Amino acid sequence: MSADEILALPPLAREFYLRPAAEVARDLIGHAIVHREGRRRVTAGRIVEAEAYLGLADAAAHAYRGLTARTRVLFGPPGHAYVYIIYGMYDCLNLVAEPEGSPGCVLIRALEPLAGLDAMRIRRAKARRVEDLCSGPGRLTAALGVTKVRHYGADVVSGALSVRRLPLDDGEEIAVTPRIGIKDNIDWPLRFVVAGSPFASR
DNA sequence: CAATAGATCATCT
DNA sequence: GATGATCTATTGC
Repeated sequence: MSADEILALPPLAREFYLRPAAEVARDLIGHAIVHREGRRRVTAGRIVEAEAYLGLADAAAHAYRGLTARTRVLFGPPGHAYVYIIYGMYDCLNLVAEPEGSPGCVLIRALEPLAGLDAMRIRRAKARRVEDLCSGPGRLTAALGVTKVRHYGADVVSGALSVRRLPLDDGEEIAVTPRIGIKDNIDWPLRFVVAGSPFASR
C-alpha cells in the first residue's frame, strides 16, 4: 500500500475504544497502525495479533496494582498509547480502552507490514524475512520507530501515531486463545489473531 | 527442530 | 534487590 493510500484511511474514532478491552481487542484486528514521521515518511502495519488486559480485575495487567507513575495513562481517557519497556530493552505498544478511570488496554502483539518496509528493514536489520519484521510486541515497535519517550500517552485518534480503518479481507477469521508470556490468568481467552496469519508471533 | 542462556534497565517492594 | 505482557544467538539432539 502507498503512503498516500494509508493516510487517506480514516482514523478510528475515540468511541471505538470506549468499550470493554476484550471487545476492543477483537475489533482492532485488521485495522492499521500508522506512524507518520515527517511529511512523506510513513511506516504502517495491519494488526494481526492483539491481547486484552482488563485492569483491576486482571492480575496479569500492569494496572492491577493500581495507579502508579508508569500506569498513569491507563487510567486516563481511551484512544491513547500506553508504551512501556520490558526486559530493559524492548518497547511495547498498548492502546488504552474503556472510560477514564477504568484501566483496560490492548497490547499490540504483531503487524503485517503495509508501508515503509525499507525503513523497517533498516531498524530491524536482524530480521531476514518480511514475516519477522513486526511479528512480536518488541519487534513492531522497533520497526515502526515507536518508543516510550516519544509516544507514552500519545493520542492515536489524531496524532502522528494513529490507528486507521481497514476492513478484514473476505474469508479471514479471528482465532481466540490464551495470552502469551504471562504468569497469572493464563487460561483467559483474551488473545485474538487472524487465523493462519504468517505475520503473527509464535 | 527444541531448549536455554544472556542481554539490560525501569519499575515496584 | 528482584523481576519482567521479549528477542536473539547458541547449543544440543
